[in-house]
Amino acid sequence: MNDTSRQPLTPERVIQEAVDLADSIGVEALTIRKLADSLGVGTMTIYHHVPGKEQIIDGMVDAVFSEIALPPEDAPWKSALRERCISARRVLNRHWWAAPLMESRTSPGPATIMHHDAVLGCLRRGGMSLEMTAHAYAIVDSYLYGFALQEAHLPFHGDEPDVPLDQLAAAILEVFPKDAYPHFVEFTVDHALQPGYDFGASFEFGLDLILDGLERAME
Amino acid sequence: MNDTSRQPLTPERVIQEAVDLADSIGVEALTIRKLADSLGVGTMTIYHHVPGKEQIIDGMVDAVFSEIALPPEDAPWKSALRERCISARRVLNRHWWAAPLMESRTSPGPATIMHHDAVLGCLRRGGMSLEMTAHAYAIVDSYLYGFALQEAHLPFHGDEPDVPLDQLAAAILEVFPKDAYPHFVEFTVDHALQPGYDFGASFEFGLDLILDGLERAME
DNA sequence: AAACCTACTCGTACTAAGTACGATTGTCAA
DNA sequence: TTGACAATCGTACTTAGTACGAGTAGGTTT
Repeated sequence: MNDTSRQPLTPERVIQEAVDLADSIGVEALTIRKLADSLGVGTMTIYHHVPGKEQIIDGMVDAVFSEIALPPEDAPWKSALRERCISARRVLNRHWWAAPLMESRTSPGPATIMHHDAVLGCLRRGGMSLEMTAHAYAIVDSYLYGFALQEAHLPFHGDEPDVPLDQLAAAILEVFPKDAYPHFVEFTVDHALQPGYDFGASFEFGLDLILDGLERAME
Repeated sequence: MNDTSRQPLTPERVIQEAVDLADSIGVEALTIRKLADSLGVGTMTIYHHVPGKEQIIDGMVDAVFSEIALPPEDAPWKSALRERCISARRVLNRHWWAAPLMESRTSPGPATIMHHDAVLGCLRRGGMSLEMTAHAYAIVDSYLYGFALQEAHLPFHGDEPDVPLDQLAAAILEVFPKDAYPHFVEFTVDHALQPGYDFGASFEFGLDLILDGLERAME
């Protein structure tokens, strides 16, 4: 299963393999047995390196945080924050299972705290009051996680749709009659299922809208 | 457990009880056995009215959607959408377990589609192009679900903190040294743990910021 | 009235998953 | 050589979803 099976297991290798496995099958489907198989060890071996599944999840979330670029300290707050948000979206797309977990863990790891510290520092250095910082952070991260949450459940992930678009459109018209849900059908058939539609295109549009709004609110 | 035990079970009563139960213990902890107990019936009786747990969850999500006020058709898009968002937040606070599920179900129920149709109609009637509608809906709902997601995991839910604030502050200072995470500690101790701090206050601030930004983008 | 049907109920049991427990093994220091 | 300890894993217990089939009560047909 894993070519590094010979060197001894470590908590880090367990977490890393768990992240990789979740990337392909999701956290829901992640079981200790599958994880042990992937690592080429017996099921219970896992428990010698981590206390339990909850702690594995904690570690996975912290690993995801560690992949997100921190806002560069030497840039103005707006462009620095923008950069970290774009990085965060990329990371959350790669680890599509992570978005609902990022804010829900009660025992944050070091990378998580480091990340929050860096973002807060970025805003404070930018001249925001504590109150404004609270607003900005809450708003930006709500947007970020909410967007990632929606992207994680899009019907198609890569470039190619799983099902031909016109076929999907026909199926929708069948289940949801046009006269009962006119706007839903219009939007879906005439826009969202047209070739070239890209949900993700809204991300930077919305991000800039929010950052501009925050800047304006500071004056 | 339930005073309506005598009348026959229906899919609706199963779903409703599931929602109520999730409100108190969360979806994670919701099991078919507990649900059956709450309804005062044997475990397997549930399966005569719904096909399985997944369909119960589908029904629960649709029930939550049905509680959200639709944007009033006679109001301008901005205030109509604002009203719908504020209603949605209230509903998602009540059903704090729902936020991660709202966008993730693959078989939406009638209330869900109806809801989407109404919101899309609101934006279209407000004069937005299909493309702008897509942006607006993606951005507003990202914000909404992201905010609800964060609120769902706040350390204290009601008016009273579970633990005295100064005690919490002391604990944080102990675990996260001020010199390692200066901004995090400053923010937490000097602002978030001060009496009167209200995370939810950011919601309408951010909502208006986004709605204003969308309005500006339409010109 | 007797026979039957059918909707509803639920006891039993199978499977999958987290994990406690204890046995086994390999390595290294005294 | 001999403990001692760390790492491994087989076995088994618990909890959860749910398949299966056996009641049971009320109404319907002959």
